[in-house]
Amino acid sequence: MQKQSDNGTGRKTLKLKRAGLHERAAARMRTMIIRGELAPGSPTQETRLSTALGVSRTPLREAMKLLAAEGLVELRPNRSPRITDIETDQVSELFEALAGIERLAAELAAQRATERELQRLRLLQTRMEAFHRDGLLDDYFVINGEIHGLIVKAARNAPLREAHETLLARAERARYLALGAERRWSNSVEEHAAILAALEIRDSDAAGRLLSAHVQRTGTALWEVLAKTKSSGPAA
Amino acid sequence: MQKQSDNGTGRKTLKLKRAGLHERAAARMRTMIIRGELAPGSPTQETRLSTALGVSRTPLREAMKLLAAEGLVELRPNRSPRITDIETDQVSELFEALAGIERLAAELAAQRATERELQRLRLLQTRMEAFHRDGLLDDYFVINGEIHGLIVKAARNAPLREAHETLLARAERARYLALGAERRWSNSVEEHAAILAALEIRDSDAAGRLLSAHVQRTGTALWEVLAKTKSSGPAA
DNA sequence: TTTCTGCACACTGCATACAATTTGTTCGAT
DNA sequence: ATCGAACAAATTGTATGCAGTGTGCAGAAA
Repeated sequence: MQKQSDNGTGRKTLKLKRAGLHERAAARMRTMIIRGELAPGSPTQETRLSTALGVSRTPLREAMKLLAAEGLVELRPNRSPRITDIETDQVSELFEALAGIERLAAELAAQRATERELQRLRLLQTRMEAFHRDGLLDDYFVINGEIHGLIVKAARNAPLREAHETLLARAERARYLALGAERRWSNSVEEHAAILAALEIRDSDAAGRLLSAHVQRTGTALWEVLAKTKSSGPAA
Repeated sequence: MQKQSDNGTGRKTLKLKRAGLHERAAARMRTMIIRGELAPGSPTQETRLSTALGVSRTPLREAMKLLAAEGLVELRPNRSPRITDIETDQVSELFEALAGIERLAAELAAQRATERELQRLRLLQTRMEAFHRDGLLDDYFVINGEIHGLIVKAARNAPLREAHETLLARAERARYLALGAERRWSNSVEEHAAILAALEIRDSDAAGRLLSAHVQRTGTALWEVLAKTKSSGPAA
């Protein structure tokens, strides 16, 4: 998801081969946190992590600052940075905020999207529908993310885009927790189609409303799954 | 503005006396950048700044990461971090995004604000009107910021609040550039009154629309001032 | 005189060493 | 036996030193 787009901070880092050691460390940790490989609340010692990642403490600390800004870790004075744990109510807040941002993005995109971008959106929509028919979860997810990202990009608003990226990192994390729980594929695909239609006729209001509702629904769906898994079993 | 609220990253740092050296450095630089004491585009050398602030390079570098996440500086590989310069079009983008965020905040606040918060909003409104009558610019600004902050806080959404803080730091900077240029005091006060009224009757839509428009207008007003000062004189 | 190439300097990036603060433990007192 | 205080071990915060990389200047060739 961030391998070719950017590093989550809003700055483009297409080739992260020569991207500074701390950025690579941050990227590694980001994916590790999102994938749940680092347990929430685990006392991440600097020395341990630095040796594990093969870097020194200095770049690791800098990477921590990055991740802290994204809300993935929480640093306290003279204490090990804690991996931010996913509270179910925070998830609902997160998607609520995300919905607001994407609403504005859709409204702006409806006015500013180029024909080329609309064309690409149509292509992505077709592909997503294909993946949906074939039941390919991962590919569906990738396309879905691309669509949302493209809409935000089409809004032509850098600060909005950065805010979106930041929140998205956290949302992606929650989404990973509830992996395979997206039972509302069909609904989601239909909603995307409606959004695309609104964008094509340049209807700002409709596009914003539809996308906002779409994100909200995704959030509540995730929330339900998380609430269930939390009550039934802590999932090993 | 951040002396008792927070450090701009969304995390509360009420007493910054014992807040880690890099955070203090970041706070210092933040205010310096906002106040324009550090020229945009100036090549901020690490050694020079570190000696100037009386700290070592390590915490300074960490502070830079913080500021970079807030969009106040822009770091390139193996190059001095550049102070982000304020492009007029970026200002319009900034307030556009800010308007979107505050719109959602107002909508949520209309539903969730406690009586206590509404009461405080009324108090602040009265005070602001008083300052407006007496022509006290600085006090007006402080109250104005408090009102907007309180509305966002009343939305009860942490991620939204953080995003708001981040964008606000940059906006505050632009606002400082156009200092004393707020000729639309009267309008602004009236708009605030209308927003408060909408919140009191719990009208989400109206509150959101009004606040969004209010922020947008502030942005365009600033944009006009900046465009003028940029064309006439580069301001020393 | 102009341009291209090579060298030297300066600055950033990283690692390591040192200082300060916190935490766990043990000993003593009540 | 339990609570408290002081000490010790560990861990974070900070400083400095070293290496890699980019920049600017100077000199030589066209």
